[in-house]
Amino acid sequence: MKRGSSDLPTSVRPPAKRVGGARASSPPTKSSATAGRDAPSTRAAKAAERRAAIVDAALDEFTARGFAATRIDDVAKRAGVAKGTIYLHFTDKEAMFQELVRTALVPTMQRLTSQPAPGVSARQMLETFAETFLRDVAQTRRGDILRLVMAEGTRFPSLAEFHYRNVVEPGVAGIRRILELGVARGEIHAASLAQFPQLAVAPVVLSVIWQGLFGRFAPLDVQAMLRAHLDLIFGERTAP
Amino acid sequence: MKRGSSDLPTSVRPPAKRVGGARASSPPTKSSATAGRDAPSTRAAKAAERRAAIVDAALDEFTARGFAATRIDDVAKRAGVAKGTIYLHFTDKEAMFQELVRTALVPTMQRLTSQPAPGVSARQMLETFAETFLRDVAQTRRGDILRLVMAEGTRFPSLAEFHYRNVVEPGVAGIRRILELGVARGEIHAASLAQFPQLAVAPVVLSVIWQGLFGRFAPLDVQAMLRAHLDLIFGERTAP
Amino acid sequence: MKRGSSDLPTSVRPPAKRVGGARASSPPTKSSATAGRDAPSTRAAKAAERRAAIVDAALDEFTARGFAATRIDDVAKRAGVAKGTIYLHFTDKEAMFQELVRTALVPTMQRLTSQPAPGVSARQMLETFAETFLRDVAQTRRGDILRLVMAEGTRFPSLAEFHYRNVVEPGVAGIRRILELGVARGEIHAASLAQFPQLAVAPVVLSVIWQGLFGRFAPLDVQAMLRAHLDLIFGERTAP
Amino acid sequence: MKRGSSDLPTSVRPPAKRVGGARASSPPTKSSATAGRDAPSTRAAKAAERRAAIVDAALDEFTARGFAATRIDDVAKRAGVAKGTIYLHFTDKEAMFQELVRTALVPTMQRLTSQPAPGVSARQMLETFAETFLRDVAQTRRGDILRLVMAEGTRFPSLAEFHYRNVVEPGVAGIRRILELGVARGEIHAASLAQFPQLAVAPVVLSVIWQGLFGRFAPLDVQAMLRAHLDLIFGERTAP
DNA sequence: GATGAATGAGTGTTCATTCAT
DNA sequence: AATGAATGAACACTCATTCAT
Repeated sequence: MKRGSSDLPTSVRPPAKRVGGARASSPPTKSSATAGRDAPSTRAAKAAERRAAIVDAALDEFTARGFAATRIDDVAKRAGVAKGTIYLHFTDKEAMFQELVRTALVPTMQRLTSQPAPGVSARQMLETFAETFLRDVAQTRRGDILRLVMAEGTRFPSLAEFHYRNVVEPGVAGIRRILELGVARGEIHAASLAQFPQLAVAPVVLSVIWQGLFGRFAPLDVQAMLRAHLDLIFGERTAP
Repeated sequence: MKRGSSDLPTSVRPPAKRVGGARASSPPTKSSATAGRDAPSTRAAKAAERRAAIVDAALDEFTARGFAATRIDDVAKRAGVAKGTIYLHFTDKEAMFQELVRTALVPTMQRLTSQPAPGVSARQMLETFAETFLRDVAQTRRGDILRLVMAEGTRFPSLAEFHYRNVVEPGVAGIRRILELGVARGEIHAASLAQFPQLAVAPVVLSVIWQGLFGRFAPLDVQAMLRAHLDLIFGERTAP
Repeated sequence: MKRGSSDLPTSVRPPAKRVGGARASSPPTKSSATAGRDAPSTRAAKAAERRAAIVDAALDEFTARGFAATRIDDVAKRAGVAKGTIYLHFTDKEAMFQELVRTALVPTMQRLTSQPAPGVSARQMLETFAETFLRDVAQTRRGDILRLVMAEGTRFPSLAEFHYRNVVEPGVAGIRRILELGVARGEIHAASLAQFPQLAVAPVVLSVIWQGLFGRFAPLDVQAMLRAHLDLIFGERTAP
Repeated sequence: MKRGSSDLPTSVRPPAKRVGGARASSPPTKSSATAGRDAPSTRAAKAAERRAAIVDAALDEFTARGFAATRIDDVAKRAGVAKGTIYLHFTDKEAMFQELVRTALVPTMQRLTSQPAPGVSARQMLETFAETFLRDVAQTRRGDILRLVMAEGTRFPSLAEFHYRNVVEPGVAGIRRILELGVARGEIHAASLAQFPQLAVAPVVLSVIWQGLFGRFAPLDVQAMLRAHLDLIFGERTAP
């Protein structure tokens, strides 16, 4: 439907229910024949599939309409399940919302910030960060989720805090490390930058909001802007 | 209730209706022409008061809960009027929401961007901008409104566009002028900055979001951060 | 606006308020000069005018929408008065409705049934009745009022009863007299007809309903039908 | 409650939905194919029951109060269901009203007019018609519905037209056929009667209105009146 | 487990009526 | 008397949640 209706590792949470292990990948060898022993495997797989479909549909609806305006009915329809089924997986609309949004960004953010980055320059590290962010977040449904957090965070303090602990804080810390490296290596002159790593991420935040609100009629060349931002931090690139 | 429940020039729109002539501000010295009684003046004043109360209450509720979760009933209660009274001033919950949010920021933004600023340095101009923003927006209810626009803008495209035309575009244009001045005067080395004035505002945007979402448990020293940002743009201040 | 927006003797009830006598007809001899002694006359006249306007507007609205769907606001607007003014003339929406509808038909019905009828034949009497009815009721707004009574009568028993006492009963009685005359004179053979004068009026009732409900797409030639009805009662006309 | 709260074949429309096969009437002898449980049958039956209850309650309320004054809440209460349940069956108060009233009379009218009537006299045919009408309409809730159509038809043009096409037109056509037969056979002398079959039905229409409005305090002996009417058309009965 | 019919509390909106001006 | 802003009870309709099948 939209950009990346399935670009997320939908299985936000493993099947969980019975039979923890069996993943949906293994083919149902003998299928459900007469309800033999591998039936549970199939059943679990189906459950996982269902859950994934719900998660996926819910994220679509929530990002499109916000928490309050999203109808469970629509989520169910989009997921191809009955309304009641949703309540087998989530206690509550709010619980669903929070759980989904909470977990939707964590894996990505981990990947984004855990750049081991061996001996590359700080500038390159930030460039990689920016590229990855653009590719994996800004241009996928994750950008919508980020916007959703910003939009609904005020109404769901625990969600905001979760997001802070798991997404923002690690991200800021990672950036800070890079900046300190840059300062130590003399790549960066403004020493105070390392005290406010937020300054390095601010353009990224702005771009997410901008595209969401104004992108339709006033698109922003985010890539160029981020490059200009790096130039500001590191000075203009001398030679390519 | 909160920070600045009445720090806005509530009279988002003048009484309008049949106001004979006498404005609510100036005392009805001789009242309106031959009409004799100053009743209309009083009545109009009361109407304006009521409208202001509604506007005020509505902004409080909307910023606190968002559009969908705000109950007209609560707005009425907070404004001290009956529910029906609200419908004498606004056709509809959505109309109320949009009208309020639309106009709430415009005057401020005009003041903020229309700095004539004669012969001061570009750095001082940006400093003034930052200070004014902190004082008049970030630390007042207007910050909440800004957040509200970001939060609900996606669901109200026309609102987003209005906001862009009347708040964002003029603001960006004003900043750009300052930046170009700075580049021309040699205050700013990164020439590409003038191409993306958004970079200069990004920390301000981030701070609004940050304080709204994480301020409770992870407050940000916005003033210090903005100073660091200016240092990044203009270079560290040599001597105070 | 519609057929006969003012074909009724709007002054359903005389001014009533102060100064019983002064009718709207007499010109305000010296006008309201300095609020002299004839001011009351003018005032009363104006009041009567206002009342008439309200009555007129109310009948239009009630016949067009029925009791429940008629808004006092609309009546006021149509009458060119303020909403509150209506409550100076009627205690209540229901009171207004009943009073209007009650009196709207009485004078007409009196004229319709009080045919002195000197020495004409019974057939001619009924013909006159039919013609008068067509001209003064069916083709004017009174037809709508008749329909209104039929439509809302169930919900306003006292209205129905008033209508019965003042419109139906006299009407039926009048018709019965004619029929008895016809039987006595040998014009009418079916003696039992005089026992059910309703049979003679039934086509008239039907035509009012028919035109109101189906007239748009299946108009009925009421005149021809009524002629056929007379033929049925009196036998075909031999020579014109 | 009143006369015939359940004298209508309430099931205005069959259960419809997913009814597997087994109809509510025939006992689920072997139930539907291999589905095993006859649950669907039971569920469908219950749904049909509920719908019937709603239809029944709604007709009662609508005929008692008219469209505008009927409260969904009351219909629900009377039907013994929750308010929301009504919206599972009808999209809208107006839709409910129209659908109910539309279909409530059709089957009866079909029975009433489709008298094949082999070799009986025209008079007997009309007598049968009158008797059937009295028994099945005038003295049941259907009379109320007829009145309802007359009362609200002006406000619901499509309803009026539906009623015309499905009730009035066929009825009039049927009567016309009888009248033509009567004229052809010499039973009826007034040839023009066949041109206005409405004349033959007018007393029936009148009686429905009369009883609804004035029946309480001025009951009408409809049977006797209709007999007199037939006498008028066919001439007095000579021998029983 | 899965379903979806049923529920009923909740909310936006209307409108008859009042009353200060 | 006339006005029309203000009131608040009333009501249609929605939708999260439950539970019998």
